[in-house]
Amino acid sequence: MGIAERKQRHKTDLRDKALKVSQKIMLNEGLSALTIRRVADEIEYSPGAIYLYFRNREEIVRELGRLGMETLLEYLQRGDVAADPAERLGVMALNYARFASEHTETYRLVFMSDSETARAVFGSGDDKNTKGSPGERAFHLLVSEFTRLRGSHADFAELDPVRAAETYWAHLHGIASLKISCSEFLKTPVEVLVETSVKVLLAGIRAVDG
Amino acid sequence: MGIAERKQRHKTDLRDKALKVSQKIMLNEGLSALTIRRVADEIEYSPGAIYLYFRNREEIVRELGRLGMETLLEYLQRGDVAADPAERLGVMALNYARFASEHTETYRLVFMSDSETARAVFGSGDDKNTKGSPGERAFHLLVSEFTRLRGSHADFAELDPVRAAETYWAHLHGIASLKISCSEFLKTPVEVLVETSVKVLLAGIRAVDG
DNA sequence: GTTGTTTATTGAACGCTGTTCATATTCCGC
DNA sequence: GCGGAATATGAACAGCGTTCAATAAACAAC
Repeated sequence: MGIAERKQRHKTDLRDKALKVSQKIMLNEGLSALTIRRVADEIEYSPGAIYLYFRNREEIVRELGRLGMETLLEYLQRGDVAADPAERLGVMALNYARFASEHTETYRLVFMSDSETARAVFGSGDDKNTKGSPGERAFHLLVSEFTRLRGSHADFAELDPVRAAETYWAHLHGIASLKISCSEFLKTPVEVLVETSVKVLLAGIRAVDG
Repeated sequence: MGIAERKQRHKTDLRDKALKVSQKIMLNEGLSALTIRRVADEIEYSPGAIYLYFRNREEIVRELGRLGMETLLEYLQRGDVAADPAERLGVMALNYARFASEHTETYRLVFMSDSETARAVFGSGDDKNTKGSPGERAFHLLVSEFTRLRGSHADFAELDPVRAAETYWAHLHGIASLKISCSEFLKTPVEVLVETSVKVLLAGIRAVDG
C-alpha cells in the first residue's frame, strides 16, 4: 500500500511545513503576526486548508511551545560541562536566562501566556513518551542536580530536591520574565542578577535546610 | 464659568464610568472580554464615543494596570503591622502572593503582558506626581525595608538594598506568575513556597553579603 | 478508458475585533 | 433665534478565527 503511505507522508510533510512557517513568523514578527491566513499564504494553500492539519490556531501555538521547550531543554543540558553539582546549577541558571533572552517570543509563549499552552508543555503528554514531556524532563534536570548536590555536600543533607528545584526555577523565571515584560524595571543586568541569585539561593538553602 | 466645569465634570464622569465598567468586565470575564463595543454597550453609548475619552483600547488597559498597581501597593503597605524589618519583608511577600492569587487577571495584565503596559505602571508618569508611579512606590517599599534591615542587623551590613529588592521581587514574581501561567507545575502550595523562599533568601543574603 | 466514490481543497460567508470618519445631534455664547 | 463648537452616532474598513457547501483531484473498479 504505497499510495496510502505517500498520501500520509504528504500530509505530515504539509503539516511540518506549516509548523516551520509558523515558527518563522513567530520568531521574526511576534506571536500576534501568526495568523491562519498568513500561514496559509506562506505555504500557498487556502486558509481553510490549515484546518485539515490543525484543529485550530491554538494547536499550532501549542506545538510551537513544545518545540521551544525542547530547545530550552538543550540549553539546560549544556550545564553538563561542569563537574560540581553546584557549579552545574550555576551554568544551568545562566543558560536558562540566555534562552529567555535569545528566544524571548518563545519564552513568552510558553511561560507567560494562558495556562493551556503551559499545560501542553508540562503536562505528561498522552503519547507514550516514556521520558515525559519536555517540561517535565527539564524540571527533572534540576531535581536530579539538587539530589546530587545533597549527596555530595554534607551541608545540604536535609535538602528537599523537588522543593529546591521549584524555588530555583521560580527564581530564574522571575528574573527572566520580569526582564521581558518590565524590561526597565530591573536595573541590574540579568547575568549579574542570576549569578548573585545563584549564590544567595545556594547559601540560603544550605543555611536553612542544612 | 459653571458651564465649562459641568461639561468637564460630565466628561470625566463618563470616563470614570467607562473605566469602572472596564474593570468589572476584566475581573469577571477576563481581559479578552474587554472590547470597545462591550464597554460602549455597558455605558449605553456608541462604540465610537469611547474614542472621545480614550485614545484606544490600550489606554484603557493601561489605566486598569495603574489601578491594579495601586491595589498591590495597598497590599504591600499592610506589611507595616510587623516591627522587625525581616518580619515585615515576610509579611509583604505573603501579601504580594495573595494579591496575585486574588487579582489574577490584574496581575497578568500588569506583569505578564506586553512591556508597554508595564511601562505605564513603572515608568515615572509624565504627571508631576512627586511620589512617583505606583510601581516605583511599591518597589521603594521593598528597598527601604532592606535599607532598614541593613541598619538594624549587623549581619546585613554589606547588603545592597536595591539589588536585594530586585532579587526579592523577582523571586516573588517568579512564584506568583508560575502559579498563574503553569498552575500545575508547582506542586508545593504558594504560601509554603513563599515562606520558605523568604527564609532562604534572607539567610542567603546574610551569608553572601554579610 | 470511463465510471463512481472517496478524499483534498477551495472560496465565500459568519460573527467578531479595533478604529476611523462623515454625518447628525446637542449644547452654548451671542 | 442663529452660528459655531462640542458631542455622539452609525456605517464602514480591514483584519481576525472558523465553518461549510461546492468543487477539483485522486483513486478503485470495471
